[in-house]
Amino acid sequence: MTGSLEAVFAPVQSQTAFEETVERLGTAIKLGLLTPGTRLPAERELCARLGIARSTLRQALVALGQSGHLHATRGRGGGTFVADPQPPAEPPSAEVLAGWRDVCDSRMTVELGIAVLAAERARQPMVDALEELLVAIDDTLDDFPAYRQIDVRFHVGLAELTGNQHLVKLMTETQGAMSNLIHHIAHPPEVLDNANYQHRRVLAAIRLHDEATAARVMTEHLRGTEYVLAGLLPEPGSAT
Amino acid sequence: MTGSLEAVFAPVQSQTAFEETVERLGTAIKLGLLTPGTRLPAERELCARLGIARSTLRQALVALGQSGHLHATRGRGGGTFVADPQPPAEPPSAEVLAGWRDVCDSRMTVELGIAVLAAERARQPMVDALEELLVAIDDTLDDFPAYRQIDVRFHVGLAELTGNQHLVKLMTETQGAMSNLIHHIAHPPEVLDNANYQHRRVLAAIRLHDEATAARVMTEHLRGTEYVLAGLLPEPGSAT
DNA sequence: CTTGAAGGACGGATCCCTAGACCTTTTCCT
DNA sequence: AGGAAAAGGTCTAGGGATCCGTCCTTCAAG
Repeated sequence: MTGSLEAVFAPVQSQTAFEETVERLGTAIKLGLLTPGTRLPAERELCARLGIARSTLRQALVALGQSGHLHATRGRGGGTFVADPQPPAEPPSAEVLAGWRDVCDSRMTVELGIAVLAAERARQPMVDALEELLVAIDDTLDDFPAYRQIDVRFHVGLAELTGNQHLVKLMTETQGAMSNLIHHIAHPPEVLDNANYQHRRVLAAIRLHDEATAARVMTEHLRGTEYVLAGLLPEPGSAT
Repeated sequence: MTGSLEAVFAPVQSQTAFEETVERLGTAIKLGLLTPGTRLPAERELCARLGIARSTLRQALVALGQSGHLHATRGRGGGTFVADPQPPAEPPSAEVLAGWRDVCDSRMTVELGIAVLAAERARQPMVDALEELLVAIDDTLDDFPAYRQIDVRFHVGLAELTGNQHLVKLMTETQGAMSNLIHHIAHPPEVLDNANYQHRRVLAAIRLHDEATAARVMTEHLRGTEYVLAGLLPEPGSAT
């Protein structure tokens, strides 16, 4: 029972504003929430929205520029744009790999809760919009990056169905963490096809406000990913 | 669909190490995870564990001392202790009250996912330990602070069943947020008795690795709290 | 009565972040 | 053609949080 105190005395990790900004924008770009060619808000506006000083924002923008995710053009009508050929994703670090089970656990938690809340609150028009994504995704079964981008939009879309901004943010972070893991492993079209079949079943259950079925199918869906990862990634040995 | 970008450009809130330390220790004390009389690790050890400088830790300890949650004694054999008569909890601020639905959503997400994972992974000895908590709790139905303390231990205990430190931390934070809301409202013994009946059913399902039932009963349990809050707290008007 | 372990206090160095002014480039409008 | 406007790019001064090391004070165990 005293084990719970380990969490209380665990290290505090104070992320700086610079780090969090790079993380947020970088994740949004890598997930395809910000597509190539998109123009970011002007620096003076964006720093106000993010609640940070402009020089801090610029540090983040410069960092993302140097890594090839952004490029800026000067002068009136200029701005900061998401770079068109995005740089190739980096392979996951050893520490990310070591914690893959924790990431999956977090994902299970977030996705399951969101599926239930979405089933409770879903409204027709938004469900229809997600339905269209699932139709479009069938054309991408041979192109994993394209598939993954729509996949992310679907899952984030589920979070939006809850009407809770905090959950949208949580889902975005979770998908970012998952992308780090799954971007570099093989995804046969049959697997993606099956995954999308599960997407449809989840969405159908949500449309009917059938929380139990949504939860069950979502669990099944996530287990599929875990099964794939378990076969390809190392077991957590003597991890901390 | 562009709504998801609101989350991307939302303000970054960089919590300082000082603030997070006060939050963590203060929450653990208010939840009863650190009981009155408990001695904290020595400053020189604790700051190492938390990964912060001793002066930063001291700021936090001084703050918690001034608010009456801690007191320190000097000299050999001394230390920093959780104060014995804990200061009365402060009533929730207006902003906490305004966001109560979001807090409940987060709680739903965290508790539901943890219930499912716990059902998947639970081991007998730890389940038995939680069972004892539920027996003890029956003697506290007339004393809400005492009831709540065991209640928190039970829910955090569920998180420990998952074997995932990150989820334990999430649960602790969630319970802290809930306590701010429910500490000042009436809790008739019948309501607490019913809640504990649901505790038993959740734990029984977890013992049998029956994930679906655990999820269903947990949902029911959480809805009960929401129902009580919905009747007593203001509707979210034009909140941001 | 000595020693060791604990809290308490201070000062300098460093880094992050803020705030604001100003420069440079480019395009649009008159 | 020329000026205004809008964007990124640069610089500086300063505040605040944090870290690190050192020293002081207290007090019980041995």
